[in-house]
Amino acid sequence: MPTLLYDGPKNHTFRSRCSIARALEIVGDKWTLLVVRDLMWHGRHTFKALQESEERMPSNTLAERLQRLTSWGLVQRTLYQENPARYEYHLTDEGRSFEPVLLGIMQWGHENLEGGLFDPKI
Amino acid sequence: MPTLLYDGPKNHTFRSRCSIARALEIVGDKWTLLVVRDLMWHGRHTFKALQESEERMPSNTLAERLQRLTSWGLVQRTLYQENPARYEYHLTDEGRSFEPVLLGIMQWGHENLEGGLFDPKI
DNA sequence: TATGTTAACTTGCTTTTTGCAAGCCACGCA
DNA sequence: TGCGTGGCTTGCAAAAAGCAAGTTAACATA
Repeated sequence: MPTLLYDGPKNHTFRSRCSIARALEIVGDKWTLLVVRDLMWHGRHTFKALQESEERMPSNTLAERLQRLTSWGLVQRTLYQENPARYEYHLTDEGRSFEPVLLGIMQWGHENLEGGLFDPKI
Repeated sequence: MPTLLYDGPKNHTFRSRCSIARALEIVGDKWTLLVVRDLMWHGRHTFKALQESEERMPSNTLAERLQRLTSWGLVQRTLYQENPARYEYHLTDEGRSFEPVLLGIMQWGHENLEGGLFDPKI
């Protein structure tokens, strides 16, 4: 009886044909793109490292987001150590192809929101 | 006693210094960028026209999003007719500067989500 | 052998946000 | 006088977010 039963692309029906509307069904929330940011630029590849990001995402939300991103093929989860099992999360090519969008959002935020930082490394 | 009391940038405290995290506090949800899309490319400038978009945004959500976007200066609301009062919504320069991000998301969705359309006009 | 620690989640519960349907109001029109 | 229209608002149920605490398996230490 898993409680986290996000099923991803199988039997998902998009609400519209618009590519933007579709993309937002996957990444349209306050947290998902921060996970992508941390995987892309900040070297945070474990559950714990992601949890410790500045924004302090709740652990159940993080678990759900990682599962969603994985189910859509943007992230891959690999066992990097057995006994005890330890996992790493990495962007797939599909996930990495989100980089220009992230850069665009960062630039917009930097230009329009007071004091926002502009630096992928921060 | 207004129920919709979104207060916008005044006394808003961002959860982090990251420009991406900040931007997502404003546009990080499933609907806001669709409003921006409709204002940017689809010639939908009234409440009703926005309501009738393919994705069928609930009217209270639309009202809240328009108020949020307006309070942050991304959208301007103007009375284009008195008796009865009729309003138009238009992007400001700040709102229009979101175009590259929208194009990026559209392209990503088009390339990665089955059958998504790639055309600002659609 | 018992005790503690760590990573990676999971659970329970409260609060907030969404979503849906219906309602409201001012006016213009027939 | 009733009907239609635009621009919302309201009420309520359902879903998602957020918080704190708990769980599990495997070392590490004493």
